[in-house]
Amino acid sequence: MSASPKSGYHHGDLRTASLTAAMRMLESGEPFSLRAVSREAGVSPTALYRHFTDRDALESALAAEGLRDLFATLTEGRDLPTTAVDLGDLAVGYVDFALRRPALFRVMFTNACDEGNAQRVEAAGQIHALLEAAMVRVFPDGDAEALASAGWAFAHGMACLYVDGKLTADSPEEIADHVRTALAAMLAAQVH
Amino acid sequence: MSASPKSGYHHGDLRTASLTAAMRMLESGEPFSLRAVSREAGVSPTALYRHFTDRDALESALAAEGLRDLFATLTEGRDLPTTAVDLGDLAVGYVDFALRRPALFRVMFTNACDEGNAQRVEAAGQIHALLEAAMVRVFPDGDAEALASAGWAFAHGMACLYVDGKLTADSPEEIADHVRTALAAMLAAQVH
DNA sequence: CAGGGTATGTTGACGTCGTTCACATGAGTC
DNA sequence: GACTCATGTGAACGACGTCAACATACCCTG
Repeated sequence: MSASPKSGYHHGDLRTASLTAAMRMLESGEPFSLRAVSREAGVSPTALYRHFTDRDALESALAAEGLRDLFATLTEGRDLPTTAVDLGDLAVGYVDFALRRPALFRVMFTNACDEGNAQRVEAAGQIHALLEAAMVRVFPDGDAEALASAGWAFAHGMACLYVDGKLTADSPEEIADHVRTALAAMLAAQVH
Repeated sequence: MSASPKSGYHHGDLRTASLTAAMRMLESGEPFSLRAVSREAGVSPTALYRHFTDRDALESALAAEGLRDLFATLTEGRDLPTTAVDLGDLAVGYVDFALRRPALFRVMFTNACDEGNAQRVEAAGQIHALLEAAMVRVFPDGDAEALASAGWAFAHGMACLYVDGKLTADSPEEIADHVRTALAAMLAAQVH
């Protein structure tokens, strides 16, 4: 369990080394593969199977870490939203995260949710819970669950459409503006 | 240019045969690969390169077809929305499409938009335009572009979250209900 | 109707990938 | 000091995307 590669044979902490390497590759846009991760960890390809049953298991672990990161990004240095403007900031934070780490974002959301990874399911649940708590504060009279889902869908949809190039803009500021404007327009829409 | 495989050598219309085969595999949940498509078309793997420069090019063509299909699903047998309830139907239609053809939906949206495929870009643009026209009718006083983006983001986010298992429900009806409820809650939310 | 050019399809090969199986190593325990 | 079990290695398999060289047959021109 020591963390140093003394012998050259046993790595020391291959599991976290794999995750670190994989995360780095995901964030630097390099193509991601089990073998590439093993190469970067200085280890044979099959060594990873001692720590992850599958490629999917590795991805699941990365996804869980990413979801926790996203949650942290949305909460750190920020109080729970109390106004619609705060909600806009939250959505912008969400979209920003996706655009800053698109490959990770895809891993977090794009493959069918593996129920086997409890940490991952819980991390996703925390995000929904955060949204719900926010909505309760901003709209105390509304249906909290419905509002939380709607808010998540809005932010997530914006993130996906921008990450996948279905919506485009020239600068991050323009994107942030667009997100805020769109949310405000929807909240202000008057049904007649 | 004949469409029948007379000789056994030249296929006749391999391009559309490939697309048909690929679409079928995508919809029946089979793993999708160039080689599998060529097998199903009864042709050698490299034959496809006469009609698509790339695996990506094949996917782009499928995506374009899927986007046109989605557009058709959202317009056929349905007038342009005039009420918030109609908007709910539109969103439900969008999410339904994604859940009925998840693999196709992923191909349509999940890979970076290939600018090389003009048809694809245009098909995506049509969907945005449809949303915008709908929003103008339902909310004549609102910012049409912002509302269109917000609506698209909402529907797309819901679709992604359900397709990827981040939101779950027991039945399609429950999902439709949830989509409608969430949209209504957001539109009804009163900023104070 | 002959012949040649071109669109279309085939064969074989390369490098990469995920994964399995048999084996090697070495850290910690009696 | 020997045993054991977690951890790492190596060679191999089949599938994949793609390329280069070659084969076929449709179509147009003369």
